[in-house]
This record gives sequence, structure tokens and C-alpha cells, in this order.
Amino acid sequence: MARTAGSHSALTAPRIRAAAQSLFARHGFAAVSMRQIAAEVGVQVGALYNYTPDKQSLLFDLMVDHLDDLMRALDAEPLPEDPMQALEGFARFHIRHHAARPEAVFIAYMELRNLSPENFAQVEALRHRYEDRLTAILTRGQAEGQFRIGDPRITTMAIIAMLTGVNTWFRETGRLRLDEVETMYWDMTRQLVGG
Amino acid sequence: MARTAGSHSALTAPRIRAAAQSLFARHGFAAVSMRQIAAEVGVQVGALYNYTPDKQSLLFDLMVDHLDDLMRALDAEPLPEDPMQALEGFARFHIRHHAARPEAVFIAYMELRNLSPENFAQVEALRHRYEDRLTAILTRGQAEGQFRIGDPRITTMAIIAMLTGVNTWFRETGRLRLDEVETMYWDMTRQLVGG
DNA sequence: CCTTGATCTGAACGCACGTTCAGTTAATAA
DNA sequence: TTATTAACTGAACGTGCGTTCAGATCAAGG
Repeated sequence: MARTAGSHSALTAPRIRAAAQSLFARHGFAAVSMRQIAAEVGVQVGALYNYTPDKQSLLFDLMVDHLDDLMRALDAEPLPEDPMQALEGFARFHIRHHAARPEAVFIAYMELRNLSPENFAQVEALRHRYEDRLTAILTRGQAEGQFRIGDPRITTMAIIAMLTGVNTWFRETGRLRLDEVETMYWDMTRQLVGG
Repeated sequence: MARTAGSHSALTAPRIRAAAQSLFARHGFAAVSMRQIAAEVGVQVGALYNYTPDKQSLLFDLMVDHLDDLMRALDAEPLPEDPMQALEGFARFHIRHHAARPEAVFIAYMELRNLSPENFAQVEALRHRYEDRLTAILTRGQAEGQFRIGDPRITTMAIIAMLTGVNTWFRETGRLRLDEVETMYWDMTRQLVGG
């Protein structure tokens, strides 16, 4: 046997991505085999190599696409002049965006050490660009006397860690709706910066 | 060849633990082989099985010991009556304790999915007990009107995520000393609870 | 000094891994 | 209808995996 009925790269490619993302998130990159991914897609393992040069590229592409998606989505958000409003926008956006794609977020945070040094550097640079957006808001608010904070860079790390932490416990089926969580975390963020 | 000169379980056991911890933290549990651990210790792979029934137990024991250590250390801390002072004690303790053992912390957070369901439940229970200490402080401070917070449980998760985040960027060789970081994060924590 | 038990070696087990590739079939263009 | 290309199969490659175990050597107590 060979080419199968209905097979098409425009269909198979996203299914491979989805299978890899789901399996990497559940079991971890190192614990997932190419054969498992192929089985989830419904092809033989060799077919995967029409779509990726190797296993690591599968992981790298997932991360880069996730971070590109994140940056594009942030750029599409309004950026109010007022630092407090800008901070609220960022906090709410961060929670909403991350809660909507827990698998991609999980992988992007947990599998960094499985990247080659060059790939790691690229991913880190993308993440840095995102963090810089928050740092800019904090620096502006501090300069305008609205925020009572110390080092804006440290504050950035603290806020992002706090907000991203939502993904470790939030479940759609839990007692709180996401918009309630969003408001609770915005309240905490606001107080954290002295507002 | 067989038993080697100077070999003793009291020496080999901790060296196996240390090697496993170091390698798991650096490369991840699934990516580390028993042969790598043995090589780091300087024995053949078979010798490891005098000390652990299998690979997973090595991971589980590291996690449990870390969490036991964490609870014992917290219990050894003074617990002031005043909620604000108690919170300061907790925040500073958390940062100090975690910064001192980054490998154990990293493993305890990243390798949960490599545990069997029973082992996972045990580790989760231990972590919950630790979190409960912070929740108790927050609940008391809220009842006494000192803290301006919402749900104490959510606030617990937010604070712990923020504080633990220090480990992702702090380096001994960086521009900030740990006691400076400690104070910065305590300032943020205090403001977060409305103090 | 001798015995006993602790400690480790060296080899082996079957299995799964990532990757490659010649060959085969389906889709598509001419 | 035919020729071409896209998509996939099936089998194979060498390697490393976790775990087991009989046997060899060392440490320690009497």
C-alpha cells in the first residue's frame, strides 16, 4: 500500500501539529514517540517526515507559532494612554489568551530544555519581546507617579508569573468562571502596583 | 570484578540521589537514563537497583523528601500573631528556601506528570498542606480587617506563583542579592494584599 | 584468620526509539 | 486517457532503554 484515499498535506499537516501538541502537553516531549504521534494521526511513522525534518522541529515550531500568535494577539489589543488602563488591558488579555490555549502554554514553559541552544535562544527572544510590553507599561506608570513599584523588570516577572499561574489550577468546569478569575487577578495586579 | 574498594551504601546512596536530582533537573526525568545516572556516580547500572526498586521511585523519593523538607523548615519558622508579620515571614521564607534548592524545586514542579496516579496524589497532598499554611494566614488577616483581598484560596495561588517565579530568573551571580530580591517581593506581596 | 553479608560487575533480556528509503498508490494536470 | 507528482506504506538500520541476575570481590565482626 502507499498513498491513501483522501490524503492531502493541507489536512495531514495540521493533524500532525495537533497530535504533537496534545501528546507533548500530556506526557512531555521526551516521553512521546514519533510512532505515538503517527498513531494519533492515523498514518505510519515514516509519513511524519514529509512534514518535519525531525522531532525537535515539531516542538520548536509549536513554540514559535504559539509565541507569534501571542504577540500578534497583543498587538491587536488597544493600548490606552493611561498606564493603569493599559495595565488592566494587559492583565486581562494575558489571562484570557493563556486560558484559551493551555496546551500550547504548558509546552512553551515546560519543554524549553529540550530545545537546542540556537532554538532556545530564538524562543527566549520572542518571550522577552512579550515581557517588554509589560515592562514598558510599568515604567511609564512609574514615571507618571501612578504606580508605586520598585524595579519595573522585577515587577514584570512577578506579575507574569502570577498571571500565568492561573493555568495551573483553572478548569472550565470549576466553581469560578474565567471572567470572574480575570477580575480577581486584575484586582490583585492593581494592588500590587500600588493602585 | 565485583564489590569495589571503599564502597559503602552510606556513601553511594546519597551520591545516587544527588546524581539523579542534578540530571533530572537539567535534562528532565524522561530524557535521563539509568545508565547516565550510574555513570555520574561511577558505578555500573545494575548497582542502582540495590538502592531503588525502579526509576520512578527515584523521582518520587526526591519529590517527597523535598516537600517534607519544606514543611519541616516552615514549621521551624516563628509564626507571629499579627497576620501581616506572619505573611512577611512566609514570603521571605518561601523565597529563601526555594532559592537555596533550585534543582529540587524545579523537579517538584515539572515532573509531576511522570508520577503514577497514586504517587501524584501523595505529592499533591503534601503541596496542599503547604499552601494551606498561607491560606490560613490570609484568612485570618482578612477576618481581622488587615488584608484587602478576595478569595483567600485564589490569593494563595497567586502569591505562591509569584514568589516561586523568582526561581526562573534569579541567579547567584546576577546584579541583585537574594536579600534584596526578598525585600522587593515582600513589598509586592504586601501591596497585593492591600497593606 | 575466617566467615558472613554487603556491594558491585558484566552480561544479557526483549523492546522501543528516531530516522531513512525504495516502492506503491491516489490525486491532479495535460 | 495518460503522465506526473504528491502522499503514504512497510520494512529496515543501529542504538539505547529499564530491568534482572549469577558470580566476584570487599568490609567487618568474632
